[in-house]
Amino acid sequence: MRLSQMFGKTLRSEPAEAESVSHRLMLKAGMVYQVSAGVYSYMPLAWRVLRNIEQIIREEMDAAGGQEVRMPVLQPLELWEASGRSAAFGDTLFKLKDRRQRPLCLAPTHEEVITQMAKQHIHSYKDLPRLPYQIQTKLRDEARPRAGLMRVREFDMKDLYSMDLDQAGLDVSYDKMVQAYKNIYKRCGLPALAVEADSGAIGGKDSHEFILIAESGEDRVVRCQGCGFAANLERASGVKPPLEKEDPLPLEEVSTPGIHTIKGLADYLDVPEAKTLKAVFYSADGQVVFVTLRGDLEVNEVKLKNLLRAADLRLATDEEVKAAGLVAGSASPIGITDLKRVADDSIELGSNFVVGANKPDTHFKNANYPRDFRIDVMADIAEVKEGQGCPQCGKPLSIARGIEVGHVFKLGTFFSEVFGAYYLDAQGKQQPIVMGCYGIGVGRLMAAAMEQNHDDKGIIWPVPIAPYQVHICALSMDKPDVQSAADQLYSTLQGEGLEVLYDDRDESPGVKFNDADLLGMPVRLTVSPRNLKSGSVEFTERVTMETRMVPLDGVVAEVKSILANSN
RNA sequence: CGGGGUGUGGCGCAGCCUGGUAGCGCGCGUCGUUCGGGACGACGAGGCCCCGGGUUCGAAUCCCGGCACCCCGACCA
Repeated sequence: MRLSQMFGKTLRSEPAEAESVSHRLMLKAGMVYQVSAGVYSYMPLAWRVLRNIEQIIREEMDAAGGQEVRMPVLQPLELWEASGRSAAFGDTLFKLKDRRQRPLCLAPTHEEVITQMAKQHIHSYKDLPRLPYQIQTKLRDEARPRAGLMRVREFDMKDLYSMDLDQAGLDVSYDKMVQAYKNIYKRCGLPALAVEADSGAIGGKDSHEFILIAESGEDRVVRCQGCGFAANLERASGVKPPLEKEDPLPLEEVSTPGIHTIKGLADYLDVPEAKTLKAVFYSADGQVVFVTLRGDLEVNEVKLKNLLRAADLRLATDEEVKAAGLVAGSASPIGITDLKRVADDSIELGSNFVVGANKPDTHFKNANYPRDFRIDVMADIAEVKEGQGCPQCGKPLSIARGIEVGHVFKLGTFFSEVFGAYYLDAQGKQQPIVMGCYGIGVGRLMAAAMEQNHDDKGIIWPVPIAPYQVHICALSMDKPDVQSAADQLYSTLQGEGLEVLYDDRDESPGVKFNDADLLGMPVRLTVSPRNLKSGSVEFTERVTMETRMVPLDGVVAEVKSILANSN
């Protein structure tokens, strides 16, 4: 591609719009055009990268036994009502009506349809396993699109759906996919980490996310340096620091005027925060729930939501709290009987706690469970804190932000049972197909690759996904010898099957170098009067920015060897 | 959905408070000089000032109402 002919150009000034690195680089490089919040057009450079990533994914899926299919974006809403996911997705599902007023939706993913396809085409144990997959556009009306391509409303995604005889078969498919994903990330230059993930309301037993550790990430990951344990904060557990067990003392009422926070309470009574119990009120599907846990810990809402099997969980409003007869700031489980009471197991890791007295400006000292109060459900519902012990080896845990670049689930038989996708086993008995699903966002992968591979000058494309492998910088294009040498080099490299971006513009060297740095092709070849005097071109690797002179007749071999080694 | 912010040539911004013919830098076009890290000069093109209403002799500017986009949070298979 001659740069002088390319649709799209780079910007000199920093786009004000963009915050995250990948978003800024994409805009500055002229790779994307934003049509609306979370909706983008891809210019040629971005599209080439996306196609490269797609191809890598396709190759790995095929190698793992996948078979590519295509499914509709436009789907009848009733399909989603049948699975219950119209409600589960809520406003995230784009809904519309056709001319006959029939309700339709734009598919955010495709389990419903693929399961129906399975019902139609899989009848016997001999028809299993099957691993159909799709790479296509999905639509989600995200509450808040953000960070360029990181979270968008229209995006290309690969989803593979595994269909197996039984749990053991699912385990095999799952492991295959995990391996395929690792291959994909490696080829895209992404050191992604497999972490245990929350499987959501419908998910089955196992679920893993692949996370790229990055400051700009939306997710938080808990990691153990000792044994390698890693999990999404949403589902991670840590060893909560125990307190010394004391003999229970008698409950004692104390006046705490104007004290409404755990910190204030701990300071006022001169006890550690861990020696208090806090109360938090939630509304779970409209019901107020009383939640208590040790004062030094916070509620993990995902764990709580899963525990309560709630579709909708949020903090209760002041009105709801008041209506339930609770005294915010001085609440405790003592004497609460008409609400569902949930406690974190940390309330057993200690004794003689300070708790609210359920009347204003008053607390109790020396509260002990179960002597002084009852609860309905006790479980681990606390958020892991940095430094807590690893649940597997006890070493301290650390927390980092990360970008979710893939998610795999063992779905089980939820969808096959909803849609009646059964097969007959060897005994002639009807069995539900056991399913899994495995998603990876193509655009997010590109953005993640940029977050991971850049410097202050621009993008550093990993070789396998780079839009072009070679960037020819021709300085002084008006000099006939430069032009003919560069033209020649361009066609020679192309003749060798290499993808080449040729900066043939009449621009100053500074402009060309800066654009080359920004656009980030792995290999740069600088053709200039100076270099040509010695019959050479200057060879620069974008990753290291190391340069060396290479004779014209040795360029092809040099380029090929560098690209081969970087793969 | 809560909180904050911004809408003025392609990009980055000033002007608004205190109403009076819309400005700067970059980019873009032509010509000339330049040519190894975002060159220089001359001339030039390009703007429904987000939209609608109101106030006023007169609105980018003041008032009211919308909309869009960005950021934080909520949300997120």
